[in-house]
Amino acid sequence: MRQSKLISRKHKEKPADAILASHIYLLRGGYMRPVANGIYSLLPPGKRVQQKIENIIREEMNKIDGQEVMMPVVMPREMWEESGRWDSVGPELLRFKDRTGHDMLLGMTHEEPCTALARTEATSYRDYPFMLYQIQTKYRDEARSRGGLIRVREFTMKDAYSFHTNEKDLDEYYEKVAEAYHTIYRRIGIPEVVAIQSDTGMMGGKVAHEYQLVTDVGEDKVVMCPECKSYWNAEVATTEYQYKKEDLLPLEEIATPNTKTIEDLVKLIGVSAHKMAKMVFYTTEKNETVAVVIRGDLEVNETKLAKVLKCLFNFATDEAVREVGAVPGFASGIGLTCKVYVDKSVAKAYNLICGANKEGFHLKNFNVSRDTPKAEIVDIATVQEGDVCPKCGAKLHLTRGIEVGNIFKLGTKYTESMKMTYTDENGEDKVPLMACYGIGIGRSLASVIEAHHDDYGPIWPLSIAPWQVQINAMGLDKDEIKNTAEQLYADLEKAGVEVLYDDRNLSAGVQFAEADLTGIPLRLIVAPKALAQGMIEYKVRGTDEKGMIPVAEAAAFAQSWIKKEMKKYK
RNA sequence: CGGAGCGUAGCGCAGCCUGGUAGCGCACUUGUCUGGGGGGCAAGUGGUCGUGGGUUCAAAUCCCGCCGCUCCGACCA
Repeated sequence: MRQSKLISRKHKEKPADAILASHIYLLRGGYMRPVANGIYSLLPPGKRVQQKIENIIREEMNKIDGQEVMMPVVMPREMWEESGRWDSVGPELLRFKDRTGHDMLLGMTHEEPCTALARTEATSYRDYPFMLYQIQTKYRDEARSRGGLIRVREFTMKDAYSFHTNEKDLDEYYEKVAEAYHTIYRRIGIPEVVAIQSDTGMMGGKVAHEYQLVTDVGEDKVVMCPECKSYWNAEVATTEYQYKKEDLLPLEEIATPNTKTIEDLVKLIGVSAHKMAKMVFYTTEKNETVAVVIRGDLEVNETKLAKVLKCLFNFATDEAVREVGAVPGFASGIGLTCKVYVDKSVAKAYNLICGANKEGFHLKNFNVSRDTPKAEIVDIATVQEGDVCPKCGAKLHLTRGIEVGNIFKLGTKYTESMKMTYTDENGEDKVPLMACYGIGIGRSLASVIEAHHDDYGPIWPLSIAPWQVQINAMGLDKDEIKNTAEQLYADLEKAGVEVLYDDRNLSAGVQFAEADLTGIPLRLIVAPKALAQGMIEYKVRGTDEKGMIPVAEAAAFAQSWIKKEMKKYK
């Protein structure tokens, strides 16, 4: 490709609204342009990188017997009513009417059409197991897209669905996919990606893992154990609380006028927050009030709570709190008329301070086993920095991550609701088990930049770089420079090397700055000084590696360098 | 959906408070010099000032509505 003809304008200045490195360089480097909030067009360099990522994914999916299909972006309401998700998924599912007034939707994931497709095509146990996948546009009407390609509304995703006749087969295949995912992330140049245990969210199902690129700029909270290298999404992370045994002391009222918060209480009586029991009240969508008791220094994790309550909820109003017998600011779980949940952080603790359900008073020596014996013990606290690892007991560390992929064991959630069956060896109809596996392509692309860039631009791994070789020439109006550069370009093209040739007669500074933004791994420089000695310079992007090679050997050098470098990504 | 901010040329911004011929830098076009990290000189192109209404002799500027964008939060495979 001649750069003079490349439609991909580079910008010198940083876009005002971009914060993330990937967002900045994707715009500055001419990889993409915004079309609407969270919707982008890809320019040629961006499209080339995306296509390479897709091809690597394709290869790895095919290796584990995946069969590529294509399912529609637009689907009728009925298909999603079968699975129940027309009603259960919120406004992020974009619904609309076609010209006849029929309810339609834009696909945000494709369990429904895939199940519908598979149930008519695979009706015998002989067809099993099988996996179908596609690389297709998805649309999610995000409340808040942000960060360039990290969080968007329209995006390309590889989604795969496997079907099995028994649990063991599903488990084994799930592990195969997990392995393939590690291979994929290694091949696209982000071996840093880790598998973490995660919530199943709207997908339903039992087991789920997310693939996260651990980075400070990520939007997911990740809990990691530096000792045993375990990772959890904060939504499912747990810990063990240890307490020294104490004798249960009698409840004792203490006067605490105008002391409504834990913070105030700590100041007033000089006892630390983790010796207190804090109350949080919620109103569920069924309009029930529930009380939650948690240690004073901890936060309720609403994802965990949602799993306990199995419905939507919101903070309760003061009136609702009073109705169940509590006093806002001085509440405790004792003697309430509503359902009380006690976090395990409080359940095994001794002699805590809690509210007295009486204006201006708190109680000393609250003990769950004695004082709220009917309460349900649950795990709803957010894990904190330094909490102990439930696996090995080391101190947990909180960090952040970008979710670049995920895998779910769905079980029969979709096959059952959508009445998918196959005929087994005995002629009986059975419901198959299912799992699904996603990878966000654009997000992966952006993650590569987050993981690999410098102050000048992205540093693309050779496996997904928009081009493999960049040619820069200094002084193209001189015949010997131009002829050498043109010949080199022709030789590389002929050898099948992907080469971007900067054939514009620009100063070195401009060419190098733009080349850095394009981030091509190997740069060949045709310049007067070296050429006078019959040499061409080379430089490897993002490293100190550079040197000179004879003009006649330059093309062969590039080819062997590529061959050697590509081994890293096999 | 809550909080904050911003919409003026492709990008980055000034002008608005105090109404009176729409500006600057980058980019783009032409010429010329330069030539190893976004170079110099000269001459150009490009804007219904987000949008609708109102006030006024006169609105980018003042007032009201709407739309869009960004950041923080809520939400979220």
